[in-house]
Parts: sequence; C-alpha cells; structure tokens
Amino acid sequence: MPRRSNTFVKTRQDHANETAEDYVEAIGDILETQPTCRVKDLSAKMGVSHVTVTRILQRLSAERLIDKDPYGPCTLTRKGAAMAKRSRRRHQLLLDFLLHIGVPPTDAARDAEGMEHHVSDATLSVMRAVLQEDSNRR
Amino acid sequence: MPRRSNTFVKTRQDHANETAEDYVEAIGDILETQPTCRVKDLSAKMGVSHVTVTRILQRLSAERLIDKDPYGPCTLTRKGAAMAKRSRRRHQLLLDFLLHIGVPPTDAARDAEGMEHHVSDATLSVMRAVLQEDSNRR
DNA sequence: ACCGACATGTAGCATGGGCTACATTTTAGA
DNA sequence: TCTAAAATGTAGCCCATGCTACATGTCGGT
Ligand SMILES: [Mn+2]
Ligand SMILES: [Mn+2]
Ligand SMILES: [Mn+2]
Ligand SMILES: [Mn+2]
Repeated sequence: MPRRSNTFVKTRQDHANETAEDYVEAIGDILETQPTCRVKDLSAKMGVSHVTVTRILQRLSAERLIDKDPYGPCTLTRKGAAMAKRSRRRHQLLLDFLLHIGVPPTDAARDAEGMEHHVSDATLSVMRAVLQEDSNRR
Repeated sequence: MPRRSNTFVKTRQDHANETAEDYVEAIGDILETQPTCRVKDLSAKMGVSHVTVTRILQRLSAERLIDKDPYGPCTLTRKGAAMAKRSRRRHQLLLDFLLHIGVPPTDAARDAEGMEHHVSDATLSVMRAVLQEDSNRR
C-alpha cells in the first residue's frame, strides 16, 4: 500500500507509472493505424533513440504489459490493453475539458500529455460533469 | 533553445524543472512561517531523506537559486525568489480553479502538486478568466 | 569546558531514462 | 542466393533522484 499523504511523495509515485502509461497508450495508438508496432515506430513517436525504447520495452515485458520477442514487433497483453484503455480515456477526457474551457488546441495537446498522469478520478469526474452539463445546456 | 514539437519530449523537459520549482517554492513557504530554512525542514516537507535534500540543495546553489553554507540554513537568491513566486502563483491559481469547479480539497491539493508543472500560460489564462467571470456573475 | 544528541555531510549503491558506438540479425533487391 | 541496408540489441557512459551506513560538525545543558 503506498502512503501518499504527502503530496510531493504522491507526485513522485505518479511519475513512476508515467512511462508505462505513455508507452502502452502509444502502442495502442500505433496498432490502430498499422498491423504491427515496432521499436522504430515507438522511437519516432516518443522522440527518443531506439536504445531507450528497447530498454523500456524490456521492462514493460517483465511487467507483463506487452509481449515481445527479440527482433519482433510488440503487442499488448490483456493487462497492457487495459492500462492503455484507461490511459487513453483519461487523456481524452482531460483534453476535451481543456478544449471546452477554451484552451487553444496546440497548448491543450501539450498540457494534457503531462497533466494526465496527475489527475485523480475525483477531478476527472468533475470534468466529465462539466462537459455533460454544458452540452445539455445548449 | 529547446525543441518541443513532440509532446512527450516537452513533458520530459518539464520534469527537469520540476524539482527546482518545488524546492524553491517549499523554501519560500518555510521562510514565511519561520526565520530559517534548514535541511531537516525540507526533508520533512518533501518526504525524502536529508541526503537527498543536501544533494538537491547543492544543485540549486550551483544554479544560483539559493544561497547556502555548509551546516547552515538556506535562503533564496533573487533568481530563486522569482522562480518561487512564479511557481506559487501558478500552483495557487491551478488549485483555486480545481476547487472552483468542485474538486474536493484533498484531491485538488494532490492533483495540483503534480499538474502545476505541466500547465501552460495559455491554460492558466483561461483558468484565470473562468474564475473572474464566475466571481463577477454572482 | 565538555559531551552527547542532533543536524549535516559523504561514500557508495540502486533504479530509471537519456545517449553514442558498435555488434548482430533481418530483410529486400540485384 | 548474396549481400548491403535497415532494424534491433548490447556495452558502457551520463545525470537525476532515491536510499542506508557511516563520518563529521554544531550546540545546548550540566
Ligand atoms: Mn497519454
Ligand atoms: Mn503523457
Ligand atoms: Mn507547487
Ligand atoms: Mn509540484
């Protein structure tokens, strides 16, 4: 059980999940537009070297979030797909909210990428409510 | 000049500033409630060992954000005070916004601590506008 | 003035995420 | 089918942020 009464400690714990969340989400995105997801695809998408991707994929594989053979493409496990789905929903909801209140799309996209990992379910619920309320209003 | 067209790269760059922002802000907070800020105060506030604090303070000192002598307390330089002020304003505005839309205080406090480092000026402006508009409305 | 408690510093280790340089495997074209 | 280019993996480095264990400095009470 993580103790997280201290907000700084909580933020550092969130950072630990951040890479995994972004990568499984990215893998999911890639697999929607093409049949396989390879190291070079992720390297391009994340803006890092193939070496960094390889090491991170090894960790994701050890954590049973992805399946991957040497020199092969990678796929999401059940667990990985579940994390990707959750991450994507949260990312999208946050992005929709920022756009809704009037943040320019380019800024909203950048902000959402970093903020998403620190938004609690409580805040997401409120954002969802605001979006729904205002869509009913018109 | 940082290239930040890639949102993932942008987020990683934001993380680099995060520690400095949190520490100068924390030092500023502490110096408002007591005459000096010592390693043990920061260790308690950030939830890390005194060793971690010492090393980070060495870096902040090298970056001219704080003044500190061995075994002495630390103070903010002009530069550090400016960063602290900016960080605190941003933190407070984000927190106010979250509370305004109805996020429970405990969640809002935790979320703001992590989100603050990824909120652009564009988004902050929008949040400020929402707060002002709704305060006029009543 | 001394000494013990407390604060701070240092040594050394771990993990994670960057990188370049080099090795190996795959794959596609001639 | 060979072979060169592309993709991937490995070695080994950097830096940041954690930690424990141990060393040293500071300071207050007797
Ligand atoms: Mn995302
Ligand atoms: Mn992200
Ligand atoms: Mn803050
Ligand atoms: Mn923070």
